[in-house]
Amino acid sequence: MLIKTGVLTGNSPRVSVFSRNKQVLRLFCSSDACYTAPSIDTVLDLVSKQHWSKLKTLLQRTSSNTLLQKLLSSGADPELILRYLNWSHKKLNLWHTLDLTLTLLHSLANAKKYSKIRSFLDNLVRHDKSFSISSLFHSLSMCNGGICANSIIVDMLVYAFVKNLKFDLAFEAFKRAGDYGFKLSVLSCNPLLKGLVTESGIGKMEFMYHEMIRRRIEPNLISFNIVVNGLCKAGKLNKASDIMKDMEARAISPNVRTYNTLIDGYCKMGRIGKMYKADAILNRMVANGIHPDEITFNILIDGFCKDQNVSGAMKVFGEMQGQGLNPNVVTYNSLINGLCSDGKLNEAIGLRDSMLCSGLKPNVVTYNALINGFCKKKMVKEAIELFDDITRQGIVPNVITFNTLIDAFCKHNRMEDAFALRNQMLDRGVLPDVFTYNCLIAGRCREGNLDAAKKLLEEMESKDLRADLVTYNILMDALCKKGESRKAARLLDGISEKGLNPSHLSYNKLIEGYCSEGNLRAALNVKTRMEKERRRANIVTYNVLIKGFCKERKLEQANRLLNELLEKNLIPNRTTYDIVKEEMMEKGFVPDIEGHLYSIWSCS
DNA sequence: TTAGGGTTAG
Repeated sequence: MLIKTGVLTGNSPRVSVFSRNKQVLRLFCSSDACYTAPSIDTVLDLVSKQHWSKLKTLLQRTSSNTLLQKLLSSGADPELILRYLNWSHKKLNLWHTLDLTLTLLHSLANAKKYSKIRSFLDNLVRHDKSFSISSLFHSLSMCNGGICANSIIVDMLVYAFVKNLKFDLAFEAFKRAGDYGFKLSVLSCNPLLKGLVTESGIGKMEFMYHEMIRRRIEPNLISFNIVVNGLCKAGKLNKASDIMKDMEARAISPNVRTYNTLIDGYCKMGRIGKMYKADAILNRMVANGIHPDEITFNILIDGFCKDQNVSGAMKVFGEMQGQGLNPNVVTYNSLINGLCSDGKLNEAIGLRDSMLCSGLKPNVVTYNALINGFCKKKMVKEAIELFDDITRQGIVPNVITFNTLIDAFCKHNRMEDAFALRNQMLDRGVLPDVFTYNCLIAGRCREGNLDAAKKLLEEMESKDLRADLVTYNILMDALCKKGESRKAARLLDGISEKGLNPSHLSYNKLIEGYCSEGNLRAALNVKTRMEKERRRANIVTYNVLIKGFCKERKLEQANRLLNELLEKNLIPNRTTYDIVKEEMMEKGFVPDIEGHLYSIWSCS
């Protein structure tokens, strides 16, 4: 077919394919002047009867492009021609030019044989490794197929890219389609929007949404729900609310999924009072006549649990049942995880038993939460027993099960056991991921064995696993603790070079490192740098710096930093209070923070 | 024919 030769790509193979075909033709003409090409009717008859071996013998001396050209101009059933094309590619490894292939696709579009185009393009995309969208679109626009047929083909091509997880190509095709005036539909745009949410930054999804509106590709309810979900997952809740206004303007009413998505967004926002906001959306939903479903309740229950309010979650659990809605495995898993995080392991196990009583089967997520609960309570022996128990029951441990236990071993200085478990997961066909390596790297760092940690970093990268922000923060922390803050600073530079955004934690660790080395100037420079890189110093940054200055007996400067954080409306926390008390006041220094003393003391 | 919920690391 076209792809393997590069005909579609417009690269150098284009020349080789054409010259090859010409050579083949010349050879036939000179060696056998008496050769008569088979009639189109004969070819079509053999194709329809699927007499492939006869056809193969008959076509031995025929140019595939010439034959396809004749078939197309004969007005034969395009489905039959497609059958020939698929066979010639698969069995004879014969290639055809881009223009001829597109002509066939046009015929199929005009005959409304859409499923045939879909599967052809799917096959094309699946096997292609060097696809040039611009050459394809150019040829398509030059063909006489009509804008409608072209749009259908391009729409299906975008869908084929998405289906084969080639999101970059799908996105490029979407953008180019606009340049050529091919009009896409929600059938391809919605899957691509969703792909962009999960695959890359939210920026591309936002661009695509606005571009859809500009190009008058009318988003439907599903498009809006995908966009709301993407924005919520990216923490852009205000923008998600704006989308609700866009829906209103287009007379599209949000449904239970829209509201659930938004409620979930607020639940996961991680701010004080988030559950009040989530509750406000719930009230708006009910006022608009949309009834909460099982998923709404699950979202709220999980929200309360993550807010460390398991009793609130239990109330919602009761209300859910009161409304005649049945809790499912997800409901119980959220509650069990909430109880485990709260250290209430017996209650969590009790809930697992209630699950069984009500006919629900706990799954690997349930047990991962329980195993994690044991690990966090330093009950590693019990965690392992549970692991063995569920394995015997036939529950297949996943990468999270292994990571949880590996982390527990690492934190208990049992590195041998951690690596043995890593080998066990490999034996069971569970591949270690970045989490696994981060746990192991952190374990090696805790031992003070930075060389072994770096070896693990190399090993993970050799397995195509990219180190993430957590990996770098672990390594920076280890270097700082070893008194090698300058090396940690170089690692911080490396984070940005790898296209990752250093977090507050990254900067704060380095500031802490410099402070513990007494290099206060370097620590302040890091603070200036983080502010330049639009990462506002937070309360931890100030606590670390104030403590650093206090340790070096530079109390006036520490006092200035204290005033600075208050001027920036940052709220002092318990640590701030302890530093002020122990490092300043108990040493006879009264901080000059008039007017703000109350907020400092109120933290106690 | 495409949209929403639960488990792990710094």
